[in-house]
Amino acid sequence: MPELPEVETVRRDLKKYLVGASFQSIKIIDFKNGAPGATFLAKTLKGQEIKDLRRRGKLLILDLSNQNKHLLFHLKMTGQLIYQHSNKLLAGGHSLSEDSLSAAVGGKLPNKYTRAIFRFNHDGTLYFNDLRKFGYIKLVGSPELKEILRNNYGPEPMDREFSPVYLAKILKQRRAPIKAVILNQQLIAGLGNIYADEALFAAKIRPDRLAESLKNGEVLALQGAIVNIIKKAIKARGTTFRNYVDAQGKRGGFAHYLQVYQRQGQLCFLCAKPVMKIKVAGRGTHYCPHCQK
DNA sequence: GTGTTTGTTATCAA
DNA sequence: CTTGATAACAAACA
Repeated sequence: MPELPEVETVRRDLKKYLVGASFQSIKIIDFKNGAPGATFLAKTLKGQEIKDLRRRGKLLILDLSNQNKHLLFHLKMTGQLIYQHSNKLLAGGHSLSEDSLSAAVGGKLPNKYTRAIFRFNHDGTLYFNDLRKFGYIKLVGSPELKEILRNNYGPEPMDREFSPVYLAKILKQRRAPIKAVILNQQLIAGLGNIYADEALFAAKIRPDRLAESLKNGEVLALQGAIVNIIKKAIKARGTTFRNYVDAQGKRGGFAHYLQVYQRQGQLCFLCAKPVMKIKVAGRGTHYCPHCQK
């Protein structure tokens, strides 16, 4: 599941390959959600240079040389953006091992899940794969982008604005489960199911506690835990549980550090009691009943 | 066939 | 207006 650390990893990778590159051709293969007309997209993008790549929450933003235009990518659950240069997947200068390739759904590119192919003037190709077709590609003008960012995204965990005071403020008098609150992108941008569960474990807070019930010390612990987990996960290049791979088709390394996510029935690393799984906010939720109060 | 997987939005209720 | 709960979407897998 691409959450903030996964999208950030892809952004950093693609930035190395794509800044300064110009679109040469665009092929839209099979889209259900929000893909602009293939002809229109191809016509608008052709010849446009990529000036910069940004990220807000889980949204990837490509700034184009037409200062008014931005190309947005959302990977949702199973989206992948994989970059290939001269028929070789780039992996820090080396070609990919079999093991890395196996993580790219279907192996070779393009594959049956490839929904769009972007070719660039410098002989590079960007593949947008999406098994479940939740993801989208969207071309927007600057005013529309500003509106999208303003309306849908709270502070990033790494921002100064995401302080214990801010967290306390948004939790106050909220009767939703704490997990639902930290998953809400309008309140905190970037957390998804994996890092929400992991942050709550690190802060020793049960995911089904009502937000308003958190004590000051718990709010402080949770704020710190969220920042920590996100930083660590970016360093590890994200978590590959199912479909996520980076821009080179390689798996993320954070699965190794998971304490509760998908560990139901296994023993807690801290207290050696079994990790439980329940449903909170409509999502599979993993926690340790002994360590989390 | 059944249940489960999750990021986001739509819809409805209070 | 805000808040919260739930279903819906999509495709694959056990």
